Amino acid sequence: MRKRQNVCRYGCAVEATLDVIGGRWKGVILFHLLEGTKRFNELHRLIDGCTQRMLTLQLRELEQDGVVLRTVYAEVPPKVEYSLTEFGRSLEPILLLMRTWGEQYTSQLTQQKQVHAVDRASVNTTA
Amino acid sequence: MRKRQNVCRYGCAVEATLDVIGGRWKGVILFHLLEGTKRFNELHRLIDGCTQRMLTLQLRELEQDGVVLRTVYAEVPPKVEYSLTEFGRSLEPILLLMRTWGEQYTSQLTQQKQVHAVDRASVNTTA
DNA sequence: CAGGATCCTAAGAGATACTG
DNA sequence: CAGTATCTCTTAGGATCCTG
Repeated sequence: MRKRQNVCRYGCAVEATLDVIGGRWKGVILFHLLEGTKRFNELHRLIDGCTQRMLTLQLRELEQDGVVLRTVYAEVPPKVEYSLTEFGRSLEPILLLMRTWGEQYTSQLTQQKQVHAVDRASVNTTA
Repeated sequence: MRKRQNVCRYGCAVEATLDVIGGRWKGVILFHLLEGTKRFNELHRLIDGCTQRMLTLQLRELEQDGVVLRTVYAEVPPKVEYSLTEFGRSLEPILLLMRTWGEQYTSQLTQQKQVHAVDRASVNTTA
């Protein structure tokens, strides 16, 4: 997802939203934060495949965009908590809808795969 | 946005949805298609900044994902129409929510800009 | 624990020119 | 009209190692 540098001009507000939630890991991050406050390593463990670096970067962007709150506790060892801001929480309905839709989509994918498996056995599908 | 190659394993269904609508131009494309069927150049004119190549690529992906229908008329000059599939139309509530949220987000950005302008005149913000 | 600093590459994306 | 075909260039994102 390409960040539109000068955020002034979006062709459509949908792009603006995608700019915020469209990062490689942002969807999952936000989704986990819907449950409540999480620490850095907690998120790291929850989100499989995401490197520390990526997690940091994405969280920083979400913070900048005003949807995630980063709270640093002055302790040793360090403790940093991430939570949704009030504004971030307003993304909840969207995220929930996206999850529902995503489930339908993936289940449809599975069915298509089965159909195609049958297809390959009989006809030639356009590769 | 990175296309997850083996779509089998999503950490969360939200990712699946973002995979479909998270392309650089897909949000706008889908949004325009909500209005109704559009021809290729029609979309091209509507979506400022998107090259023909990009438009083609994104439309092809949307088609593959089953949300956009591509209808080719055997005429000269060529005529190709794009519309939402039934399944694509089920994205409508999400897209509408995203637009609304995006509007709030951008208006908030404008306000922040003003606040920061004031900030810079008085305090040092963490660059 | 929560990251920063580097290095690297594959994909994303733009520009331009050509065509059935 | 609705695309391909190249050729670049950028950058998101990954791997790895280091540290207050």
